Amino acid sequence: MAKQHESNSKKDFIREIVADDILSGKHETAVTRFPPEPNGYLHIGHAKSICLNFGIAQEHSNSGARCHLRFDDTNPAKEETEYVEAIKEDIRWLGFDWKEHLYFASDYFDQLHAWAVHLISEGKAYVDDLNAAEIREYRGSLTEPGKESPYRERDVEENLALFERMKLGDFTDGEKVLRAKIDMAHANLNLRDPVLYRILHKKHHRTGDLWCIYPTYDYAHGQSDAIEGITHSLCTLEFEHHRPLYDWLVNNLPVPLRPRQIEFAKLRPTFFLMSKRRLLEMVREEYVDGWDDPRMATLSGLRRRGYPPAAIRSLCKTVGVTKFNSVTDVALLEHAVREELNKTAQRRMVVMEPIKVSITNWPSDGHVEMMSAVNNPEDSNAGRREIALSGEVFIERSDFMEDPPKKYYRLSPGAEVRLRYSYCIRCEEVIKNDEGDVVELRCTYDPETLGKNPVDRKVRGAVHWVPANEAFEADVRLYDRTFLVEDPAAEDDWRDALNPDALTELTGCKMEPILKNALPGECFQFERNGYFCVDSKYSVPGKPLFNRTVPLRDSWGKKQSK
RNA sequence: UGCCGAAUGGUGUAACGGUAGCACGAGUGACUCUGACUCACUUUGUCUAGGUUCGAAUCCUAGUUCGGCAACCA
Repeated sequence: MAKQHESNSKKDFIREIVADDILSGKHETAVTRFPPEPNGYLHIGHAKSICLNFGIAQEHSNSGARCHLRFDDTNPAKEETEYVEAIKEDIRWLGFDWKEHLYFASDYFDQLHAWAVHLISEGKAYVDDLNAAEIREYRGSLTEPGKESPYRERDVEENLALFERMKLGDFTDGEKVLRAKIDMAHANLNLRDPVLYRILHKKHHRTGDLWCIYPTYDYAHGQSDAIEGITHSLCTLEFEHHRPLYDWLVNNLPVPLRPRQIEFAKLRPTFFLMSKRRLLEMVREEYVDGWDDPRMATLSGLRRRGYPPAAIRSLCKTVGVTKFNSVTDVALLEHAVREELNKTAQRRMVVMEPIKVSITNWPSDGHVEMMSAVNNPEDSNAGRREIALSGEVFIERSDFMEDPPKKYYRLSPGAEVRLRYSYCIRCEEVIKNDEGDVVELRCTYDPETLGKNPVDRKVRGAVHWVPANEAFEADVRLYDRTFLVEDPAAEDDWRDALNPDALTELTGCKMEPILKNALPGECFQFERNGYFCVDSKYSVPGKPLFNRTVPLRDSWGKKQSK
């Protein structure tokens, strides 16, 4: 109920149209579809469309709404089964389910062909002998009308025979096309006799060699929608001027219903490159380690990086659905990621760049005390774990400064700091090597400070640590933004905008022993550092590799860098 | 020189003729065994010009700016 109310109070213009259509009785329910072409991997931009289409279906589930997954596989030159499976996995990961409604445009080739014959019979389509260059020339320009093809007035019988021969394979690629007969002078170029079918002697990933003519997107899409009973066909803004053609086809064909196409603005996060072509270049030229590299904007890349699906859904919700061509600040995405991970990720202590601390007044060499640490302060069900403290620990090199600035709450000579979940220690002595590098800190601990603050003084800082003798060592990959500029697509060459520090590899980081058993895909907060996820590609049992998803906010670091 | 669409703080998004609100960001402070989280406060906005109206972000007119469009891609 509360959820229902919430969705009522904040509806975007598309959801309003859908709700109105159901309320008015125009449609009994809503049927939407997500129609990817299986020619590449899904990226974060697709997530918006997925959340919209599947989201609407969920919100109207009480009236039987559904969302289809339809592969728009009308161009065998570009499509592969590999992509079909990857796309399915990504949608499921995002948290959506098409149930039994999995379809392919190629399922409709027979019907689409029959309707093309219908159009020819009605004198609304014709076979054209012009080649691609000639068609372009005849089309005219944005400001000048086109001119009609000399083949435009062929009679129905001839067109029918020719189209049949196209189908039979009598012609080579590009020799002939089927075109709708609309208006070569139309202001909208899409209505200047658009191509409906082209000859492509190519093996299709599903229909094999059965066909050598394939419908174009414009011809196939609306009709596929109609066949499936789609009520609202949602697509991005660049298809706006295709809508008149969409409507023309659906109005001139005996389709079971006329879906309504509605366009919305794409998701465009800053610092991301989303074009399939560019993504492909990044992979092919080995700037990254495959489609699922954590630096990629693909859903599989974000997954490997540790972005929770709930965070991506949350981003889509805050971004909303409008016709305004907006740019989304990555900060919105990162906030959504941190918000989700803060609630769900267990805390662990990991020292990236260690410095040894010896506790000089620790009872004796063999003495060990178990420290109890909260797994997740935001989740009371997450429990606790124990960490063994003995006389030697590692702390972060950056948590010690010999000559600290004001308001430095960490360790420095003579200063006191708390070992998180443990005792307070005071730095008594700094040991350096011959080069003058600090190699060890000799500290004393205050036995009265376990679980309570000292009464006579204030210890402000708490630092993470790892027991020196049983630290687990593992590698960590620090990911940063992949590009240095907000809009890499606007660069002459995206390669120039790559962030050279997008990946920093650390080896032998000191970790709590319990991290040895971390499972691929598991997310953690390394305290005072960031959120990390166990890599699902290169981790092996007992030897996890950690990817940094996003750092924690750092107001101290920000202040220091000013 | 054409057609289509869109304009609300730095960013995203509400307000459906009646108090311009929310989130992010930024800043300040409080709290803190994570300089995290949380909390409080602050900052900044209706593209322009006319018009209709008691009243306009909202309706009308004109302009400006931005985006998209000339694959046998989707």
